[in-house]
Amino acid sequence: MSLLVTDILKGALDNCRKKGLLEVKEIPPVLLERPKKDEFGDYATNFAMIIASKENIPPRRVADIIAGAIETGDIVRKVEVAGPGFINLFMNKIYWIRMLRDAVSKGEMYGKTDTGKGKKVLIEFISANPTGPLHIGHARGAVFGDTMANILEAVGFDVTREFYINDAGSQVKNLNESIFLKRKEERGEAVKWDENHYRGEYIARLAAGVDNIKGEGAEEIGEYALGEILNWIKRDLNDFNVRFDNWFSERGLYKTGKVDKLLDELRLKGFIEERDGAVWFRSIEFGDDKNRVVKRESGEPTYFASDIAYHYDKYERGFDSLINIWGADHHGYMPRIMAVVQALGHDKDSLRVVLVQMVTILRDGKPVTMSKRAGEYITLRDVLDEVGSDAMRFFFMMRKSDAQMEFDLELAKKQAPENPAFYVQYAHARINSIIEYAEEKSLELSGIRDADLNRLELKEEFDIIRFITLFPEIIGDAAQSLDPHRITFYLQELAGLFHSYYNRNRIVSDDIQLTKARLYLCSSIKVVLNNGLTLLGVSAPKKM
RNA sequence: GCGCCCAUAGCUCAGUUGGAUAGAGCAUCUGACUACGAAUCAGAAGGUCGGGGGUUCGAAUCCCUCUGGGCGCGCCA
Repeated sequence: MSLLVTDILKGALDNCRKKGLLEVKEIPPVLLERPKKDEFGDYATNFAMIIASKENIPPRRVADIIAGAIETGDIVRKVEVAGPGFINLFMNKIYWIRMLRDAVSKGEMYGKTDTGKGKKVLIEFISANPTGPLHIGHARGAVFGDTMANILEAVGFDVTREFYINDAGSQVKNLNESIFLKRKEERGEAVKWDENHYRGEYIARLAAGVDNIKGEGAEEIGEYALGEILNWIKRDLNDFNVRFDNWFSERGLYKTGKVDKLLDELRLKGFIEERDGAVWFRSIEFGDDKNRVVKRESGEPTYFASDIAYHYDKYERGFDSLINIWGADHHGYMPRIMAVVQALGHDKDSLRVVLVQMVTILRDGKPVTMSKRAGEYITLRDVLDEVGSDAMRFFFMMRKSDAQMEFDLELAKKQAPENPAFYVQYAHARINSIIEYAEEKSLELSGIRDADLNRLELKEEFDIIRFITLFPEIIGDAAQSLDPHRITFYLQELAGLFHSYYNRNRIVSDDIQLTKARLYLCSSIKVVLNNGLTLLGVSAPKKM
């Protein structure tokens, strides 16, 4: 809707050009800001300053000329030039009331746009080895990926969520061995564990289950264990409200011969070389600091080899925009995968890799230690059972992906205002309760659609409306910069505005018309809280 | 040694991609319920944006450098 405002500015600029007041060879994109301070208006733009620097005219003068060409009336109340050359627009009440009606009438659709134009996007996340339960680091990636996918869908992309199952390679072999060893150990035989083996308690669980399967060959046990673990993973994710459209098997790439096919293709393009008995991909040609092995001396392909085929397959399926979400410890892998993208003939911007940083779990204010060697790590399931999906998801979305985070178990569990997840959900429940109260109290209130919104006149009411109108922009920003945490912060602020408004003002009163208008405003807040929480995969409870 | 990420209030963190006087929450003090959910709100206090240079009308934001922390640097995944 702020498009309307950009149109006004563009129109003014056009006028200046026609009248010969400004030359303006090229119109810069009009970036609208929402100033924090009231004195700077409802919308502000700095584009007069941008033009000025290109045309060599003092910025204030350019701003004055453009400002003079902006028509005031129903929509724009006042135009001011301020500071070094900002153009500040002050909007009329009628404009805000229209925006408010727009939000409420759109309901669940409010905030959604079609800027993505149905473009196909593949978002790959978690992609854990199916050699054990998901841990807390996976949980952060899971929330990030799922939320990001929700956001991209909201702005009109055709999103596919994919889990790449690393069910080939040596890790799986290690898993099988671990189960074998565990069984031996339980029979009282002496066994020798090495650092490649998995030692978590779930190995015992798997070992115990082996008795129930047919055959005890390595293959049968491997199949059984992978299937079992994958089921755990799926169940955890389901309870965590994380959805996938596709589970893509690494082994499938070998079965269909795609890995060899791709290596041949790259060989034809001259990106493959043989050295020291191994086969290498010349990633160095695309800025990697060394070439990478795709086939070992033993003839076995590496993980990287199948990953090449995997990414080729993504493009082949018609996705021209790929997003990979990785744990930050994989950052060293990035140059080689970017090299693959380019070697396959794609623009390097077509793949965006988001590195999600590490998580430290705090209990009683102290970090919980994990020992990979002893197989001790905190699983997604542990935390899910302890704090619940809503708080867990909300907490993970309170940090930007590239910052390490601390996850405070006690805080997440607290049913109190210092728990931000609770605070936002509470605002939603509270509004719901007020609306119910009003409906019970008076039948006349049943329809708030025809409320006379001119009855809204408090500054804080219009602050809320302005903030509501920000929502679509926030989603757009989050989508563009792959920063889902912006939604979380926005919701906290909106909840705060509401709580404050509620405490200062009576919503339901004897003044029926005013009550209706205020309920209308509250319902808009409810719409946005609901839509925002839904994007985060967090419930918007009517009661708590 | 090389590379990536981080450093903002006592603590945990935002900061709309270079804008105007740097913001929240928690913790700490002081206040507010015989009316719609006090699971809430109002107020106070809290800062050399890690240090130092540079780029320009303008820097927490971009560049260089130093310091401190995390993570990588395999014919593992």
